[in-house]
Amino acid sequence: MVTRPPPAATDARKRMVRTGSRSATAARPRSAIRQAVDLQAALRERIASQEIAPGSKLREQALAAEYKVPRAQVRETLIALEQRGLIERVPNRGAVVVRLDLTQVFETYDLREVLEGLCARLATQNTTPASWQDMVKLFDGPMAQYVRAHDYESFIAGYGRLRRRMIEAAANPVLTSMLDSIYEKTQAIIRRIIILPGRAEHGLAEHRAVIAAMRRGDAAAAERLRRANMRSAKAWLRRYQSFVL
Amino acid sequence: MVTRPPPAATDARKRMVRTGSRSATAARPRSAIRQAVDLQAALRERIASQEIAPGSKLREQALAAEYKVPRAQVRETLIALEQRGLIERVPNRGAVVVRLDLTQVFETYDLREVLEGLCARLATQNTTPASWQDMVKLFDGPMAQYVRAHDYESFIAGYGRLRRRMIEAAANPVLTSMLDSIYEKTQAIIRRIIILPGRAEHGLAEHRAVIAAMRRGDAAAAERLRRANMRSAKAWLRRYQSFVL
DNA sequence: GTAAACAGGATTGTTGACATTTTTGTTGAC
DNA sequence: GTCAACAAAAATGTCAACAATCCTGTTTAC
Repeated sequence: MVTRPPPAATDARKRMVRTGSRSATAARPRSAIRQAVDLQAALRERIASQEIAPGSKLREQALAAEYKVPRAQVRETLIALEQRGLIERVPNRGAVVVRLDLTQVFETYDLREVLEGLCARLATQNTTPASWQDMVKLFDGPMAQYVRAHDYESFIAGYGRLRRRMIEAAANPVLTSMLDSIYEKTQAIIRRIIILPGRAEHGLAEHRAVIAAMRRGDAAAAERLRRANMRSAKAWLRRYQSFVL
Repeated sequence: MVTRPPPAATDARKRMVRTGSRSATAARPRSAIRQAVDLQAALRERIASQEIAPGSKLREQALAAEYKVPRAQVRETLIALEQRGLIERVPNRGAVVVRLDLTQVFETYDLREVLEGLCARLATQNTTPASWQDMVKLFDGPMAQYVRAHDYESFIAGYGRLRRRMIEAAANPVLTSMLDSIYEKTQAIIRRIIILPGRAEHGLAEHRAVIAAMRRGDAAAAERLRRANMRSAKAWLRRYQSFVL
């Protein structure tokens, strides 16, 4: 039924694993699995951006036709997305993009608080303080401009850069996966929070404090400040909840 | 391709969702999906307990024959387990139970620290202080006995009771899912840490401190103490790493 | 006029056969 | 005796047809 494990040293020459980011060089396998990975990434992107709205039904045949993949692959992708918590599948009724109610959004923010905090701490520990200098400049200059000009699109883009840099620096694959999964579900709400009265200004100040902590290599402070940032975002959401949801 | 979402009020009469815990009454659908859920639970259990050792290959046909389910269902289960991080699937080579190296174990402990800490905080906030009285008694009496008697099996069982109670009280589904996923991967290592010299005694004292904080309704202290507990477990692991792995 | 009953259509679930890839065991040359 | 090449077996990946279920619009009874 199951085979005993091999001598345990074999992992060294590990093959490209499915979930791993495929290297640009390994373009060989035309295998449909590659397409399945792409399909999953595409759907995650479209769901996160709300191009596919919460509550929408995902039809297997339609997706198969659109992406020109067999229905079985669509099925596998939907199973994966269900495990990620992005969709719900009900027997014989198909898959639906999850719709978060207010309670679930707050629950998610509790998780984001501790996970983003850990991410800030690890990022600080794994890098040199000097490597954050470009972020100091970005948030002192352009980002402050964006806030003053109410250019929220650019502000969000800059925030995304900081966030991705921190995740990359944290270098913890499981953490990365969890943060991505959460982010995909709440990206739409995050965008709506940023435009709340005074939120962008306040958020900018908090981000600068986090960056300053990383810039001086203070991992504990970076974690604490990042957590405070998440809590304050949650407070803004609570105050304006009737406008956001 | 995707349908627009319905008027959004329809969620009230939500059907039994696949991943949700099935109620005992709803025994109607003999549907194979029920079996698939059971199969996933069974495999998770067997992998966590290391009845199926890390590095083992999981063969679709063999599992299908053993559990008397079609191969397609085994396939779906394996996809779900891959998403959970319990197995790795390599194209054309099948599924293998993940083998954690030392680095990954430490990474996992960083995650456990913040997630179990959050769990302790939420559990404290969601319950009355008095509801933890039975845990106070359990850890003052029997658990102390188990440590003195080196009855590690009972000690682990008691720890599991506390842990499950806290997760249940936290009442955050996504947190629950993340903690379960981590626990399944590291259960074997947790068991090996507890028997390290002095670990059970030290752990017992830390658990009692966490429980005392919950018993007096101090959520912040509960989180801080639970995090300290995880860090100390990690320190023990670091000190004795050559014996554990 | 309302509501239950009933088809028709559409969608998901299931099954088995087939193609492709990897693995294993054997043979042969050096 | 070791290693390389080759062939057979086994496992995974792929696909299309069939079955079961659910939704929708219409009809019919009261």
